[in-house]
Amino acid sequence: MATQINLGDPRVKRTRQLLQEAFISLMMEGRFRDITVQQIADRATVNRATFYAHFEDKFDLLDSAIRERFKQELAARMPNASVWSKDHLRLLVTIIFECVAMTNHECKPSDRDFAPYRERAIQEETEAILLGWMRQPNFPGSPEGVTTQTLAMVWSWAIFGAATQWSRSERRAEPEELARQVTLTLLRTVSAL
Amino acid sequence: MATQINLGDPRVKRTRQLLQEAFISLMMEGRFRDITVQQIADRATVNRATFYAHFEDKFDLLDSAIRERFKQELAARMPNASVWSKDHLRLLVTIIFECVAMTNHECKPSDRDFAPYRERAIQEETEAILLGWMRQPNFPGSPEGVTTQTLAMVWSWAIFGAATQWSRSERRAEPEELARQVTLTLLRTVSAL
DNA sequence: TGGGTAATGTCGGTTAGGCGACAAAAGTGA
DNA sequence: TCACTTTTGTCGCCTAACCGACATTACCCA
Repeated sequence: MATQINLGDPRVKRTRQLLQEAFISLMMEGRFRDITVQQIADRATVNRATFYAHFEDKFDLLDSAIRERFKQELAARMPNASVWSKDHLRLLVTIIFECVAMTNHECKPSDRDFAPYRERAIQEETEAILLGWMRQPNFPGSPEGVTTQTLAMVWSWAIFGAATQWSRSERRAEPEELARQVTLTLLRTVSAL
Repeated sequence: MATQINLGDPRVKRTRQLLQEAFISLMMEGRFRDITVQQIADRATVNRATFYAHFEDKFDLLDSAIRERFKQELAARMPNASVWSKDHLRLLVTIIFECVAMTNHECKPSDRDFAPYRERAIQEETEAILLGWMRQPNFPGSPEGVTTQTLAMVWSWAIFGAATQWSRSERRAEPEELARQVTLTLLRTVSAL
């Protein structure tokens, strides 16, 4: 990340996407800790130095790749994501469960202590989406003395945390069922319609 | 094709491949004559000017894309293509039939008179492969007074021409059957084992 | 037929990517 | 522990890709 880079430049978009795809592809085959920057660059048909022009290290790329994949999944399965509804909330929770589970695949043995919470990118994205929903007029009112920002933060962490914990458990239930329960729980924090 | 370009440069390889893939993808959807350079460049995430740095026009790209796809098909289905055998010849003929038929798909109404023989790229590749086979010791001898070069030329055109004509016919037989017959015919031009 | 529109090629100036080399850090094994 | 190897970041020079603009050519339909 030496010099500033113009994210609008088509070359930049393409390079970042190639790196993300290469990384995901490698994650399918092996463990995160075994993947080298050289491998990622090779598969992306990009020079290793170029990698460092876009990402701090492979952890940084992990963040970015997860966030991007989450966005894509969201765009594909929730076309009008900006509109609030209970069904949308449940679908959002389901998607998060699935995405977190996917990235935890073969990545469980806590890479270097801090890695486990790297998927926090998803939490940040979720918070932004929730904020958009909560600003809409038909959204139920927050509890007295609780700001929209706070509520979004609480919800996003609740969902993300549940997803993380669930993904680490051995025998896990279907994501849809757990998503339903989590959604019901969240809705109880706001005034009934 | 303004300045000469280094084919070894990874950026060049990638760009050319992106353009070829974009082109094939567009060919799946519509007719050749309706495809614009701008469309190809857009789908390849490449600038239109960059297109012209690599190819004369879309006909040039067509040549290159066909040649490349043919090579790939060959590499995938005939691992040791450099070794001569009757079975290899029959397989080669079959692949040519399929490739020519594929590129003629939705391209029949002879685009601008000369387009029909643009697939000649395949003929050129075929000739090179045949030459390699004919130089091997276990290849049957050419007829008296006929050079290897000539034989390779005759064979390659025979195969390619048959494939072209066959691909234009309405009700066509299975490629395997016709390939068998063409192969048998070709083999009669050389002295029996 | 003629005029508007779209596609085609081409040209300099700018920016990102490729490359080789380097030191530093991390991993490996005797 | 200490060499040896691999991987990691970083730097400067060069090349290819991007961009906007332009003249040219093809196309369409009034």
